[in-house]
Amino acid sequence: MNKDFSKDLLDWYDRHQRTLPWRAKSGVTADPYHVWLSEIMLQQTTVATVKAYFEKFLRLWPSVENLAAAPLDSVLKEWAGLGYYARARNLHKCAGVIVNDHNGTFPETEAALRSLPGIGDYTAAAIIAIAFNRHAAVVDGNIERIIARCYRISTPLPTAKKPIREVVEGLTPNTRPGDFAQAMMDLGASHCSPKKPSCMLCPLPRHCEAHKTGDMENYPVKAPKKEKPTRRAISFWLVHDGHLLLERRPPKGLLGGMPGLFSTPWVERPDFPVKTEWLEHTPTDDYWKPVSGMAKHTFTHFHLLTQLVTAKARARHNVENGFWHPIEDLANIGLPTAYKKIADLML
DNA sequence: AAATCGGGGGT
DNA sequence: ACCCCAGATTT
Repeated sequence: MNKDFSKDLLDWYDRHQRTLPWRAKSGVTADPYHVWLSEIMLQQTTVATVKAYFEKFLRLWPSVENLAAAPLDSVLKEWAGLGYYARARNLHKCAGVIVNDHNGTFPETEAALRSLPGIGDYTAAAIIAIAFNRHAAVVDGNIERIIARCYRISTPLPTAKKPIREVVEGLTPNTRPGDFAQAMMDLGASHCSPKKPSCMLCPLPRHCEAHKTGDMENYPVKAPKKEKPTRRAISFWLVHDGHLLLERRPPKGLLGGMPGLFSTPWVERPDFPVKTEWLEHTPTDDYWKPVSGMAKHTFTHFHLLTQLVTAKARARHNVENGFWHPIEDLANIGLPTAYKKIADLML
């Protein structure tokens, strides 16, 4: 029965697999560096978004040695817009460990991979299966959904993660574990979609209990999510001689290590700070005036509403964690999207 | 176990 | 507006 599941899936995969920049052609051994880089980028990120970033990174840093030798700031700059910037910091750190402690080659056990920065349960299993073609239980969001449907698992996620993993462990074949994982993900990205799955095109209908009972859309069951509060802030657009004052954010936490505009603290409150409040947070003592409009951005766990005020500086003052940057080069600095939206109020 | 951590694309 | 996405790490 398990063999039928993987056989039906792999037969479908051999006919319908997608061509992706990081996917080795059939018969060709995958490059662990390519697999690792793509898996980090694909964490909580869609294939369509990752493609251009993956190709740019390989062009700039064709090997793990090149990536390890690059300054962290240039890695963050090229990562800008992809989100979850801890991934970029861990990517760079991991490259250093691979080069310095592992002679530039990737470990070939899940436990050793799992101990590297930025590599968790999913990514370790994916590298073992896809890059080394060895048996590993690969479980991502797609696979959770497929398994939850096939077995009508009523336990909500994330509690259901462990039982799902055990099912995948048993279904994964020893012959083509990497293709099995990628086939599952292709299936989840196509027919077995979260809403309105196309069961008539699915290769596994006879293995799927939810299809038989017709309640596919009820799976996977998920724990309720809490609502996002709204934070508000005033950002500062300070200019001197064609240069704009930016800050380098602290190396950890939200947008860690990324450039941004100075602003009042992002505080959960019903109204914007009034002038007497935000004046206390300006980076310099100048004549400020408001800019019309408001920037809206949604992070993982809160909404941010920002208004902008502007001033002409008397000089390029030294400001702690601040640096002056040519305004015409703003598009090339690697500004996170949240700040791009704020800057757009000015441009 | 719960919270933190981005941003885009589909519906 | 809400959901989801080839999740990991910290609290």
